Amino acid sequence: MNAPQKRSFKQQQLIVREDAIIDAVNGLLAKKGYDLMTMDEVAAEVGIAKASLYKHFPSKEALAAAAMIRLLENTLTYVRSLDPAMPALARLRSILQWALEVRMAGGLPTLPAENTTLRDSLVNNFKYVGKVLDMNELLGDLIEQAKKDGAIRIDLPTEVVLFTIYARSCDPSVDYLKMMGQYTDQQIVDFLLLTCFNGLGPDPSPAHAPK
Amino acid sequence: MNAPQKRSFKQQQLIVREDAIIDAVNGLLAKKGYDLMTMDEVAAEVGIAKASLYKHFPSKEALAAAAMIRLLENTLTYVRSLDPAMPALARLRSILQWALEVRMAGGLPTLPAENTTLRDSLVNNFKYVGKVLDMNELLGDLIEQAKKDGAIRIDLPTEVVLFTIYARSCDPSVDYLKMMGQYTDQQIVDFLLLTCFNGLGPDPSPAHAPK
DNA sequence: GTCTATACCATGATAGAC
DNA sequence: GTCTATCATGGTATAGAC
Repeated sequence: MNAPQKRSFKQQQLIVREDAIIDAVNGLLAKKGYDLMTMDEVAAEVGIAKASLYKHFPSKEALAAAAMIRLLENTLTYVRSLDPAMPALARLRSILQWALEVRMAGGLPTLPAENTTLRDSLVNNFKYVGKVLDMNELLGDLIEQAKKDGAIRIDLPTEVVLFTIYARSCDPSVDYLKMMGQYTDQQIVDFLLLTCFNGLGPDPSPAHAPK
Repeated sequence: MNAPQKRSFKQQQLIVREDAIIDAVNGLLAKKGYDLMTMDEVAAEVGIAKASLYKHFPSKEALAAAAMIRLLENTLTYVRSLDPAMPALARLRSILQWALEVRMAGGLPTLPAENTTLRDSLVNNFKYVGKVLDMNELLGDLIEQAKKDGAIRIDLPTEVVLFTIYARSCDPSVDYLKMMGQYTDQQIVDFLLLTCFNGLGPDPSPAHAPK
């Protein structure tokens, strides 16, 4: 049976397997971070031998890069799926909300801010860097549109707003609030959206007077 | 004691040496984080042999804990030094500003949000936990005072504000902005204070001064 | 491509001389 | 208390059988 179906089937098998590996990596990356994640754990989670991992991905760094790239692709897909008729600020809110919900569900590793090991390997990964640039452009356009709409402070440079939104998606206050166990995931997301876009200062437009 | 002067002098010598060690740890912790910091690096930075480190501190965890405790003590000292006549919100701003300036100068490790290894050892450290509780109480009182002053949103629980301020002190957007090299440290601090207390949204009252 | 077994190395921690 | 030299552990990566 040299039929093309079989070959395609095999490739599909491979993709499914590798997707399962990336799922495991994604969870471990979110739970422990890159340095504390070991290849033994990944192999155990997937249910295969450690050596088999290396048949799919040549190194731990490549494995983590694949997970980060898939995450970026998912995010790009979500960003592009948003209704262009929606105001820019509402779209930015939706994007951050989506990222936070994914993260609360255990699916989002904290971005490689200072994690030198992973960061250094990612900046040399053309595919990853390309996706990041795509994301920066999409969000940067949204931010500038929101500024024109008067929905975002004009005295903040676009890059500052962009990095702030990135930072909020992996804000540690979410972890602390979750550990307290006092609030639902949805409440925590709402708190973070509020502090991000409105700040800690008082609500300036009290339709009904607060006291 | 039999010879108080001599013993005291020796103890001073010891303290100076251990302070130098903690200086090195502080810098490395800020630069690389706990996991990537090695005892060899610490020893090299101080200029002593690795084995000598273990005469002063029994383990890597104890060493990091000592550095974190000293940092907390310095922060507590600063917080307590603030003029009680200053409005609560202004004091909170000053505290965050101080923390950010220390950090930009290379002296503040990112808080142990997800770094499980270090975190687990710190929560079992009575001295560290005690200082954290002291800090929580001091800042919590300030936050509640600021709420009464109408300077902080009343619909945000005090813990949310507290964790938000903690999170901002180690916000990764600072690192990203610093890497860009386009802004001075002071500008970056100002951006962060603005986004923290006023949010990304537009300045609501360009005409009249805020309270 | 999957397994078991292992090479190899980095690193935390210790031994023992001085 | 400082040093040099060493141990022990754990983790990435690979070899080789099937």
